[in-house]
Amino acid sequence: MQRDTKQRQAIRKAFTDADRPLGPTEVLDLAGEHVDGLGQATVYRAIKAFVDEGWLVPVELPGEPARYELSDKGHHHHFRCRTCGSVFDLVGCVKGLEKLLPKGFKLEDHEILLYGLCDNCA
Amino acid sequence: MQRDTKQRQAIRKAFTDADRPLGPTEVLDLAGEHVDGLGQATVYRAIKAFVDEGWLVPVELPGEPARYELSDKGHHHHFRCRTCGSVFDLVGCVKGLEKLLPKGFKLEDHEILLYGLCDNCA
DNA sequence: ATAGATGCAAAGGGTTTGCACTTGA
DNA sequence: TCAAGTGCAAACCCTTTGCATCTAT
Repeated sequence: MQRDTKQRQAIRKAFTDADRPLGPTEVLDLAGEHVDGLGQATVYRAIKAFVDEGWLVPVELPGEPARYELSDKGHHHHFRCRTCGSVFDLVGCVKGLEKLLPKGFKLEDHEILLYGLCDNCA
Repeated sequence: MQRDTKQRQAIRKAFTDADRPLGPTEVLDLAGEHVDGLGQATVYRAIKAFVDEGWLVPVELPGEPARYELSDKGHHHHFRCRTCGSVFDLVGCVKGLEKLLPKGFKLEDHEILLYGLCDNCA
């Protein structure tokens, strides 16, 4: 049974307000504005709980801490701007990934990451 | 000016002998068999030097430590077996990634990761 | 009342760095 | 010779955990 604490309310709000994946530190900053003395352990535990219950999904970019976003976005991939570092959601996917598989391999999932310049930075 | 120490010789050998991406710990184990008292700092510094000089490229899988492989393999992607955890090189690529881009975005690079079962584990 | 949640601080895992010592060019 | 490279340990960053306290139910 989950409890509805003011800490988790603030953490949930950070994610619903954001339109992009958030990392634990960003969540601590955002939610910390509304909850005095919010601890990082609380943020980590809340995120873990939200992922476990399926409300959040991890967005793991190579070489940096995991970020998280709402799971109701459906299948999509991400774009990371090399100038400003922001991560954007992409719509759509590509076909033909199976043709990359060696013989005997079974494909279960995939991840596509695009890098470049975003609208603003281009 | 780079020096040809026995430590770096052993570390280079670990990469040339391996036909897969290696992480720092694996390198420490492999090269450590030939160099007594090899320190992890040495491995990290050597890898960093090899990447800087372009001999190695990082292979960063979400959620785990970076691995490294020879840069002369050309453009390719990777497959990670969910059972045994091994990482395999894939040949080929896919087209049509540009169509995922929002308007105004500029595509510079991309990464594709496939997950599933390898030949042995399937 | 009481089990879940919190905050703090300590502990972990992986990576980097400071520093004195070693060694290749 | 003498700067690059090494080994050790301490420092760092991010994340997890132990534990006493707090609080929603």
